[in-house]
Amino acid sequence: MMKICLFWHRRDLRLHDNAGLAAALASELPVVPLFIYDQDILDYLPAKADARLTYIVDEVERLAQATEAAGGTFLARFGKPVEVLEALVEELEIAAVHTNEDYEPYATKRDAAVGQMLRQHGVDFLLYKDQVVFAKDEILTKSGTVPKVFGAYHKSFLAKLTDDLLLPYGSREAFRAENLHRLAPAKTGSRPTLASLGFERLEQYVPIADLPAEEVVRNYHNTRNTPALQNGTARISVQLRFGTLSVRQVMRQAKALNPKLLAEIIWRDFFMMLLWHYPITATEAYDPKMRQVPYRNNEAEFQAWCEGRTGYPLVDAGMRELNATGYLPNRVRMTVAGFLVKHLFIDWRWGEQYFADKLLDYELANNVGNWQWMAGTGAISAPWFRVYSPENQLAQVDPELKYVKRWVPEVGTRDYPAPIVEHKFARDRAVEAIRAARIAAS
DNA sequence: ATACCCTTCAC
DNA sequence: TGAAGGGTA
Repeated sequence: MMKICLFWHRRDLRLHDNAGLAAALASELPVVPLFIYDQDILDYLPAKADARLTYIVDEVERLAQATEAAGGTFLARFGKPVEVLEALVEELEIAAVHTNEDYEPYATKRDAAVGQMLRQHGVDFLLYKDQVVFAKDEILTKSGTVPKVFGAYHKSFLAKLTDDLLLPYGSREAFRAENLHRLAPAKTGSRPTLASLGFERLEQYVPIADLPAEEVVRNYHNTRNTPALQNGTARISVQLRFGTLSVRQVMRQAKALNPKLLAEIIWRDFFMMLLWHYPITATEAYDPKMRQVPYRNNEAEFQAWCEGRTGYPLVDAGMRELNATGYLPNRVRMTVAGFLVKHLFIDWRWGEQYFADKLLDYELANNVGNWQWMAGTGAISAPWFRVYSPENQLAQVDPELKYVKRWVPEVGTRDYPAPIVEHKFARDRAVEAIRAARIAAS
C-alpha cells in the first residue's frame, strides 16, 4: 500500500506561500491535506453563532474544493487533535505529518502531545516556521536577552529583514495531482458543516478578499486614526489570524509601500515572540509588582462597558461596533481597553476575555500583549500611571462625531447616559491604588 | 569573557 | 521606572 503524508492546516488556511504545505508537496510522498475542528477549542466558544467559525468553515470548504479540483482529497474532521490523528494513522498508511508552528501555550502543548503520539506510531512530525518572519530566539538583544522594548526589537528586525526572507514558499504548480493523493471515497468521510458542528451561520464581517489596495496601504498612517472611515484601514488582521494571507506577502507589500504599516506587522511578531518566551503572561501580569493590583471588578460597570453604556461616546461606539461586527479599529481598541482597566479599574483579563469572545481577528499573543500594554502590567507597557482621557481621544480621532453617531445615534440626547465615572476622579483612584499595590509588592 | 556602572530613551 | 547599549575594570 502506498505511503502518504498529511499536511495539517491550522492557522494557515491557504494554498499559496505556505511553508509547511510547500515542504509536504516537495517531499517524495503524496499529500493529503487535513483540517481538524478542534473540540478543545469549539467547546469553549461562547455562542452558537460564531462569525469566526463561519469564516473557518467557508475557508476550509474553499481549500477542499481546490484540493479536489487538483485531483486530491481533503480531509476535515471534528474531535481532539491527538485522537483524530491517531485514528487516521491507524486507518491510513501515513509516514509523516507536516504542519506549521504555532506559538501559543495551548498549541505548543497540543503539538508536543501530537508529536509524541505520532512518534510512537513511527510517524514523522515535521514543523515549519510560517506564521511569523522571526520566531522564538531569532531576534535578541546584543547581550542575548529577550527584547522588551519595541524600538530595539524593531531596529534589529529591520536589520535582519532581507528580501529573500519574504519570498513566497512553493508555487501553485506544485499543488497538482502528482503531488496529491486521492483517497477511496469510503476513507474520506464527510466534512463537518456548521450545522453538524452545532453552530449557526453568521455573516457580519466580510474581510477583504486579497491584499489591501495600494492606496489604502500608502495612506495607512493617516487613516488609522480616523475610525469613521469604513474600510479606510488595511483590515488585514482577520486574514493574518486565519492565514488566508501570509505574513510574508503582507510584509512585502508594507515594506514596499508604508514603513508605518510594516512596523505594525512587526508588532505582531514581537508579541508572538514574547508570549512564546513568557507563556505565563497569557493569564498573569508579566510584572510581578502588578500581580496584586486591587481591581474593583464591578460586575454592573463591566456590563455597561460590554454593552456600550458608559456615557463616554468613543468607548460606547467602539463597544457597539465590536458587538455588532466583531471588528474594532486599533485606535478605538486602545480607548475602550484603557477605559476598562483604568477608569473602571477592572482586571485586564476580563477585557481580554471579552475581546476573545467577540473579535473576529482574535489572536491570543496580540490581544494579551496589547491589554497588558494598556494595563501597564506587561513586558512592554505604557507607564502604569498613564491614563488616556477618552474625551481627548474622541477629540483627536472623531471630532465631528461621525463614527460615534454611526454606532450611538442617541448621543447628545437625553436618552444617552451620563458618564459612569468622572475622568479625573477615576484616573486618581486607579493611579493611587496601583501605586500602593506596587509599593506593597516590592 | 563578564560584571557593573552610567547614559539615554521608551511609541 | 526600567531596558538597552556602551564603556570600563
